[in-house]
Amino acid sequence: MGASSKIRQLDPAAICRSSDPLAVRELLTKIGDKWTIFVVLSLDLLGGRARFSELERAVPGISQRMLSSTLKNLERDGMVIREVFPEVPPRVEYEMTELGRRLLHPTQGLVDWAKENWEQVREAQSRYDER
Amino acid sequence: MGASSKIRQLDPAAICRSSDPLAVRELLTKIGDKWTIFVVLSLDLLGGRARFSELERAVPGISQRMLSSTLKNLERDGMVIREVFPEVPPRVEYEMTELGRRLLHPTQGLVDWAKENWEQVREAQSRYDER
DNA sequence: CAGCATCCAGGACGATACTG
DNA sequence: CAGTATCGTCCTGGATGCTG
Repeated sequence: MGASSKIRQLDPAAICRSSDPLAVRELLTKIGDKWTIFVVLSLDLLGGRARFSELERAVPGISQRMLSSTLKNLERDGMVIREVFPEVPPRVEYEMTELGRRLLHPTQGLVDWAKENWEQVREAQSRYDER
Repeated sequence: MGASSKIRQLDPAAICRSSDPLAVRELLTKIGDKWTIFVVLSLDLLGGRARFSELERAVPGISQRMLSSTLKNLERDGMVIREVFPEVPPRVEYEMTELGRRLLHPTQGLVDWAKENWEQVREAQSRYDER
C-alpha cells in the first residue's frame, strides 16, 4: 500500500466512516477480551488444529466455560471451524481458517510490543502510584 | 532465551513465562477496552499533543467521564504526559510519550486487519446465525 | 470427552449533576 | 475549561454441578 501517500495517516474519523462505524472497534474489542488471543495463539501453536482438551491444557487457567464460549465466538466469526466426530467418547476438533490465520500477524505485533514494553509500563505505573 | 533463532514461533506458554504471566494479557486487555485505541489514534492525529476538549471532539461519542478515565490510565502507564497550565480558564494538554508512540505501529496493524477483514467476519456471522 | 445451566461478584460504561 | 461525584445498568467471567 502507500499508493496515495497522503492517506497514510491514522484517522479515527476515517475509521468511523469506513463502511461501519462500529466495525473496527468491535473487532478490536473481540480480540481484546480475556482469552481470545491466547486461544488463537495456542491453536496455531498446536499446528492449526486441536481438540477441546488439548486447548484446555494449552491455555493455562482457562475454564471450560470460557474456552467453550471463546471458541464459539471464533467459530461464529469464521476464525475457526468446529468439527464433531460421532464417536464414543466424543471428539471435537477445532481448525483455524485462512481468516483466522490472517489475524496472527497483527497479533504477533501486539505481543512483541507488549513483551518489549511492559517493563517500562510497570515503571511508569510505580512512579505514578508513588504520588 | 531468544539466542536460538528457532524461537520465532508464537508460544503462549513462553508468553506466560516471559517475566510476568499477566503482563502481556494485561497490556492487551488495556488497549482492547472501549476507548483507548481511539484516544491514542486521535492524539496522534492531532499532532501528538492536544487539550482535553480537542480530544473530546476528536473522539465522537466519548463521554467526559470515559475520556478522563482513559487519559488517566494512559498517563499512569507512561503513554501520555499531562501538563496543567495555571490559567483562567484552565488549560490542560496531553502529549504522547515515546512509549506511547511505539504503541502506534502494532495498533495500526490491528486497525488495518480490522478494516480488511471485518466484511468477511460479518458474512461468517450471518452464515452462522442462519442456523 | 466436551460441553451446557445456573448462580454470583466485580467491573465497565452511560447519564446526569455539580465544581474550581 | 476540565474535570469529579454519584447512581444505575449491563456484561464479563469465575465457580460449581450436571449431561449425552
